[in-house]
Amino acid sequence: MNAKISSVPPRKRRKETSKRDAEASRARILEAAKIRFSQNSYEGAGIREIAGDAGVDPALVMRYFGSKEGLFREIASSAFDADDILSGGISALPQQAVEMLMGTLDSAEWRRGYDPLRLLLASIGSPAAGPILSDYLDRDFVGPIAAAMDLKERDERAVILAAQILGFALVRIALAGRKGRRPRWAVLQRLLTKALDVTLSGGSREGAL
Amino acid sequence: MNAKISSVPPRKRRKETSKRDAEASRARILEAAKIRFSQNSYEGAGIREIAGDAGVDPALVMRYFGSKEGLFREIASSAFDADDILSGGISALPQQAVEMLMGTLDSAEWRRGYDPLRLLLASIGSPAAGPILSDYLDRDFVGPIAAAMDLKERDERAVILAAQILGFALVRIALAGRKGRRPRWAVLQRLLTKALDVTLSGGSREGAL
DNA sequence: CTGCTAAGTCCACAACCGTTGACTTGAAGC
DNA sequence: GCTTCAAGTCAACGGTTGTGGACTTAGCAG
Repeated sequence: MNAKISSVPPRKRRKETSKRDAEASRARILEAAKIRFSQNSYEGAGIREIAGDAGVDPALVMRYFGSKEGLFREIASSAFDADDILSGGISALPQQAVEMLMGTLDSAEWRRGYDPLRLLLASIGSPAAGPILSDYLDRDFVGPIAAAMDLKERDERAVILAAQILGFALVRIALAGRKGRRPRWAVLQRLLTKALDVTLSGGSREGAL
Repeated sequence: MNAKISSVPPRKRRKETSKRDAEASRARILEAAKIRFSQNSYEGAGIREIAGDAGVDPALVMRYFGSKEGLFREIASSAFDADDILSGGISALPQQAVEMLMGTLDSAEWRRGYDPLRLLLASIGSPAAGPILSDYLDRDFVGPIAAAMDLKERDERAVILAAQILGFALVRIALAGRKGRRPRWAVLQRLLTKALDVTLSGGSREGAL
């Protein structure tokens, strides 16, 4: 195969040349695509647009990701992570979910224009991207939530929890530019936490049901 | 017989000729567009497709609705109707909302392929259609719900209620074609009703808070 | 230096998009 | 009959889309 054993790491030829760096270009394309897809939806975002943002040629996008769908699939595969709201245990899910929903607004990614929840909502209706998103949503979000519970009716509770979290992300987007006075976030936070709490633990022992 | 005052209604010249009926053509276009927009999203649905379904020429669509956006706006303006879940009074909202969410599955419109909630979710991320949908959602759904309440924090409660209802519609669509076993609808119905109930009346007097 | 390979660019194809203006057709008024 | 006007069709425009192949260029091995 090769000369002897000297070329054990043959894949670290150059790294900080900052020009002609395939890995860096790939990352820049991904970053630009995240923003465009989440803000303009799958069909609304174009390859040329994304390539322009990343500062590369559109053909390079095809080279690295095969197709527009391949590019989207790669982004979708890392968009959902239930660990964000499950790291504190299942009982802390309501507070962690609300914090995640509110906290993303201050994250660096959000300010750069990317929001994983918005990525889902923007393209869930697309015939091409919808099924992909459904898959990862089921595998990486609803599934782990259900698995983390030990109550009965786990699957159904996980579905309703996801509905509440995603629904809030939806109305936050839909009502972002409304004309009337905005609702108070602190109140929204309290109401949503309580609703999640009921879905998570209602019907057990201490519930009124 | 009639030569003088007979022509009082000059705008009912022909009606049941079934050919060359502008009103009927307009209605067929609207019906076809509802289905295409709700299933393929705003950008995913094409004028030619819609016109083909309606059995008319694409140019006729432009004649009647001015533009694709005009056609979509007309559909969106009648998509949301809070009366569906408010007709029984504010206290009956949870049950009526859940019935509406479940009942649409048996409606004739649903079987024909049209779902107002899906119309919203499919195109909320579109730069062109999103703002239109946000407007009508605010005016015809969230607004009336808030107006029907006499509790404090009406606006915020209405937002959370809408989030839960729309979120459920979202996961219903997203998880429609999942591989694993489907959640039991009766359980989902009970959990969602309870969550809506808490959002609607929690924090008043009888709540645990 | 000369090769060699990966990284990147250029150009164009074929399909589709929304939209428009000129044209045709059918029904009603005289 | 002829005229008139709305209803509807036809063909095409300019633009954009995703994608593929040919080409060029930069960096490293020999």
